[in-house]
Amino acid sequence: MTARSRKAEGLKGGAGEAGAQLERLMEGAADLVTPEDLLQKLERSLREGRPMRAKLGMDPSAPDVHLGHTVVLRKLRALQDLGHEVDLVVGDFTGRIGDPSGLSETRPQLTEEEVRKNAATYARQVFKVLDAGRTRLLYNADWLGRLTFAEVVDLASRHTVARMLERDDFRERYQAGRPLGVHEFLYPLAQAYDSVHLRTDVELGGTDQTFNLLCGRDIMRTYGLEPQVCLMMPLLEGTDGVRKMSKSIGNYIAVEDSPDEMYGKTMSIPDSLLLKYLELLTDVPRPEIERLRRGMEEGSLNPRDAKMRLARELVTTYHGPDAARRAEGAFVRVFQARELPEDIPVRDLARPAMEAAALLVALELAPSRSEARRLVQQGGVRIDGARVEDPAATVELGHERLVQVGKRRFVRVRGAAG
RNA sequence: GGAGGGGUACCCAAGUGGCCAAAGGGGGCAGACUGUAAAUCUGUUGGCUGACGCCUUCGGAGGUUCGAAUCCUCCCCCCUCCA
Repeated sequence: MTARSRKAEGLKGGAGEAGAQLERLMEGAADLVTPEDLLQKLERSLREGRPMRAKLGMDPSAPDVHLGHTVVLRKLRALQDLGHEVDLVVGDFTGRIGDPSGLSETRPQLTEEEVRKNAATYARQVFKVLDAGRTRLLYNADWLGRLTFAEVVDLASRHTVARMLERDDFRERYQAGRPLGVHEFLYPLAQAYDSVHLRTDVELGGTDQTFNLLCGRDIMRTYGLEPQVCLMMPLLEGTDGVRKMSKSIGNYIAVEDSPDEMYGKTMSIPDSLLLKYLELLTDVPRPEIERLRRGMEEGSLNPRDAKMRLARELVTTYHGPDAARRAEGAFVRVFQARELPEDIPVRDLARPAMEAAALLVALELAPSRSEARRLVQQGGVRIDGARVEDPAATVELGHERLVQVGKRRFVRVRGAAG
């Protein structure tokens, strides 16, 4: 336990309602700068009956909200449940600069129309978690776009290059000799200016945003404002169990994934991630998570069953209990009992017969004939349950055939008669 | 402006005239096993071909050579040091 969090333990204890709120907000958080400041803001909020303003920035370029995002969103929801309000800032302006965090690449510049469209898509997904009645949806181009060059220079003068290079990502790239654009320095400053403009009380983000959030704190001070509190949430590893969940890597579970997909992807996370997912993504109470942990340690609980519980919770949250039950049934049927799923897509082909390899390509079960041939040679292809041995075998399509690739891709195909 | 280093397949990275469709790792896919699409192990991973083989690919465009990812010329991009 760090000195800071030890001190926070003390703060939580004796401060009544504000202390209780502080405790609730720190649950699961990776870091909080600083607990003292937050407690003070909470006390004042309660005293004056005025909600705090919490801020979250959103990148407008990738409109799929995934479970990694919901770690922070759920914390914002907790703030709302405690009576506070949320400013959701669509980074339509900062998005054009390009966030250098992590695996950065130059982001495509979006048109006004695309930004609004993406934001609407975002809103639809985000409000599965957030309380729309306590949320403002804002676009930072509305104020950043109006700054004059002189004002931008003034903003930039409030921070030094040395301090910019304190940021791990910048320093590492600089030292490793990888490109580092001057404009990238403006990203944290722009995000900080959002906080100045909105008089933000608390800014949330993943731990990868630590530098940006703290930068906001510093910059607010230089404008003579009360500095924001920074609440960092842990990053959630994706389904590969190693890298942070991200759309571009493809290791993500989206809140709009179908129930079957969401359930299946959840079952594919490594066992080692199970408890973290339960903690950060569900409302399963702490003591129960603790019980599950002990059960698995003692061997009395199969991790698979705990994971099924997690999958059920997640699907229930985003699709409801009926969908969760159906998804679980489908999963058990296909992967545990090795039976067929209920809904198998049907494709019609205007051919009476086809070579196996060509058939797989026609059904989009393989991207090329070479790949199709490999699949067959590796024993990954079944037709009507029987393994196909020869890629060149002829498949009669006079009656409906069931084509299976691997364990989980099924297509029923109907050809032309005769 | 000067000097030097670098751009290789989905990603990282080796390769400096033929044995290179290109080592190794990651990721993906498939198989075995299982407790799940976990873990582990095995195979596979440019396209066309039954196969021999052929075609396209190593920042871009030309050139040398029987033969080029490898050599030469020009161009584009990145980095370092100096100014």
